[in-house]
Amino acid sequence: MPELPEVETVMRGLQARLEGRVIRRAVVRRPDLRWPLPLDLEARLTGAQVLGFRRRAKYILMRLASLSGEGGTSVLLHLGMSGRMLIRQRGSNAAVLHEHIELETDDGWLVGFVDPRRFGSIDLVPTAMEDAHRLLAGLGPEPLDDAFDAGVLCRSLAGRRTPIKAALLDQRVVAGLGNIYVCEAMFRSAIAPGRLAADVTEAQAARLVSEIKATLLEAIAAGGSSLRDYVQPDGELGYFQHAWRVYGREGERCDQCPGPPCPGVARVVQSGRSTFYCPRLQA
DNA sequence: CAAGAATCCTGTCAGC
DNA sequence: TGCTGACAGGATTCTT
Repeated sequence: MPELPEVETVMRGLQARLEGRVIRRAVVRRPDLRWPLPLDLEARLTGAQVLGFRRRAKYILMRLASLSGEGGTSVLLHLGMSGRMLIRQRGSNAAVLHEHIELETDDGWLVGFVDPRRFGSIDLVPTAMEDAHRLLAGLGPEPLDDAFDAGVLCRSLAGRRTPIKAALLDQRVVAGLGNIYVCEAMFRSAIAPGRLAADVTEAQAARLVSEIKATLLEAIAAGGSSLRDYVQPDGELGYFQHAWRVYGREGERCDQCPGPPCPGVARVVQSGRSTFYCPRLQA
């Protein structure tokens, strides 16, 4: 579920429910996520006012007001592979499996972090030093920023002997793409996933940049369209999965092949991850 | 140094 | 109906 568009959607949902609120209560049920939770997490959350949110790559940052006169603290959240936020009104108290953290707001809402595989993580960082956190410090450009353009991508790919697919998954090259959106953007750019990063031309890089941005924006729009449903316990986010053109479509015909019927979407494994692509269209 | 494999953990689904 | 193995939206750490 959680690549950049999903994280953006989750962040907006949290923003709508939490911004300006005070956390009345915080409960940690399991501290052993991807990394051990800060020992003082409950104490730091309890009584804190939520000032606002920001997303960086696939991380959500929740800024808390200072309690002490010192600088404020930010909560750094990553959803991992299976993490989601569950938002419901107080009173619907049925226990939720794998809900490792639960917050209660001063206006009676419960916000839970649910993550069966526990690849997610939560840490605290001084707000003034958010980007210096070890998990954020090495990240590449935000794909939706104007600063992410063909020149930047080209320079980043230069000399790399790894397939373009793997390079785009590398968060130091561009931050926030995951397996689905890399597959989709490469299909829309008609670039073969096995092509070496160093061999991607300036024109192809320009196409990639433009298709990455378009794909992400469309996905965010689709997630946003179902934002009100985001509180549902099934946790389903958005409708973009219905717009996947190659991901998860092995054997189906792609919608771009001209002339004779498409030979069918292929699946190969690259550095341990499935890649879906059209072998005729993508060169 | 760079590239690929192994790893963390649980759930689901296909096949027998 | 179990059981088994493959696989899953991530990213660090370990090997080559």
